[in-house]
Amino acid sequence: MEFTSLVDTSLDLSFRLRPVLEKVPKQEVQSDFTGLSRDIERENMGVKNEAGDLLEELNRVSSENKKLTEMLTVVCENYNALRNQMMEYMSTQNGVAEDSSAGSRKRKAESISNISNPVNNNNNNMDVVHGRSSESSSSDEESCCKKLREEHIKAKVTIVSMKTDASDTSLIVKDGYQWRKYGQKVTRDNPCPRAYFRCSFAPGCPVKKKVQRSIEDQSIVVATYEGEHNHPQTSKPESGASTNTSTASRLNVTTIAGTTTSVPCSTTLNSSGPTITLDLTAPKTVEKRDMKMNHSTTSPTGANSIRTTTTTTTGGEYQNRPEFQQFLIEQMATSLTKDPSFKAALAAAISGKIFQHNNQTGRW
DNA sequence: CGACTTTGACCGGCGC
DNA sequence: GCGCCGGTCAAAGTCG
Repeated sequence: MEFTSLVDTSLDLSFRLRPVLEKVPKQEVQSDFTGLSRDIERENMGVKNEAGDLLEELNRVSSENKKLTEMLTVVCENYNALRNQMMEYMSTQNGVAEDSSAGSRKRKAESISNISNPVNNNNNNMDVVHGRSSESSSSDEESCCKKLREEHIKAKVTIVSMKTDASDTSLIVKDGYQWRKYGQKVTRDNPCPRAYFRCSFAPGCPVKKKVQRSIEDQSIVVATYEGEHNHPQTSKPESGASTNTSTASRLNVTTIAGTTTSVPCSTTLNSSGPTITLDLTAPKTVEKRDMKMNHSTTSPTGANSIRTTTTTTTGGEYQNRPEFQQFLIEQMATSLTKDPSFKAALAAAISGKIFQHNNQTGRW
C-alpha cells in the first residue's frame, strides 16, 4: 500500500486576501480637498463601502476558514483511515488472530462504524481510496467503500461520555437538545441497555442518539450522536425529555475523525498523555447549566497524544465557539506535526503528488 | 388530551 | 438457509 496513492494533498490553501489589500491605496487616491461637504459625503460613502466590503470579506474569510477546517478534517480522516488500514494489513500479514473474546463473529458494519475504535469509521474519502491501483480491489471492497461513502454522507458521528452518579440509572444526557426515546435494547457486548433517541425539536431533524452505560465504568454514560442538527440548539438543556437532575457531572466529548467539523481529528476516550486545560467557563452561561464538561481530544497516535481537557458549561454550545474551535485546530495541528508517522506520510504524499504532477506536465 | 416512555415484535444485514 | 444481532416500529401505558 502506498501513502502517495491514497492521500489527496490537493488542499486549496489560497486565502485570496488580495482584493482587500488592493482597496486600501485606491481609497487613499480618491481623497481630494476640493469641497468639504463633498468630501464628507464621499468619506461617508467610502466608510460605508469599506464596512460593507470588510463585512463581505469577513464572511468570505469565515467561510474560507470553515472550508479549511473541513479540509483539515479530510486530511485527518485520510490519515486515520490509512493508519488503520496499515494496522489491519500488518496484523493480517503477521497472522495475528484478532479474535474478540465474546463473539468471534465480527460484523462488517461493526468494523465500519465501530464506536470504540473511531479510526475504523474513517475510510470515508473514497475518491482517495478508490484511486489506488496497486491494491487488488475485490468487488466486496468496492461495495464496502460505497457503503462507507454513503454512511459518511448520511451521518456524522460524535461520541459523548458523561460521568454521572452511579446510583442514577437513567440514560439521560443533557446536551441542550430535545430528544424523544423510540427504543431500548440490550446489546450483546454490554449488559446495560442501550436507549435510542431521535431529536424531537425539529420534525425533520435527522439526528439520532444512542445512549448506553459504559461496560467498564457504569457510572459513565456514553452517548453516540449520528447526523447533524438542521436547527439551532434549543438552549434549554433542562426542558424536554432529556433532562437530568443529577449533580454536576463530567462530560467527555469524543468526535470521530472526519465526522464533525469542529474537531478535525480522531479522538479516543481512554488515551493518555499530557493534559492541557482550557477553562472556557463563561459567567453568562453558568446560570442555567449545572453540568461541567471535560472535552478530550487527542492526536491519532497514542504515543504522541495530547489530550485537551476543556472545562466548560454546556453540551453543544461550546463546540461552536470560534476560540474553542481555533484552539482545537491548533492543538490538532500541533499534535499532528509532532507525530513522526504523520510527517512521513505527509511527506510521502506530497512528494508523490509532486512526482505525479511532474510526470503529467513533464516539468516542475 | 397530548406528549412522552416502555417494551415486545418485527425487519434487515451479516456470518456461518 | 438459519440464526444472531442491532435498529426501528408501534401499541399500550404513564405523566403533567
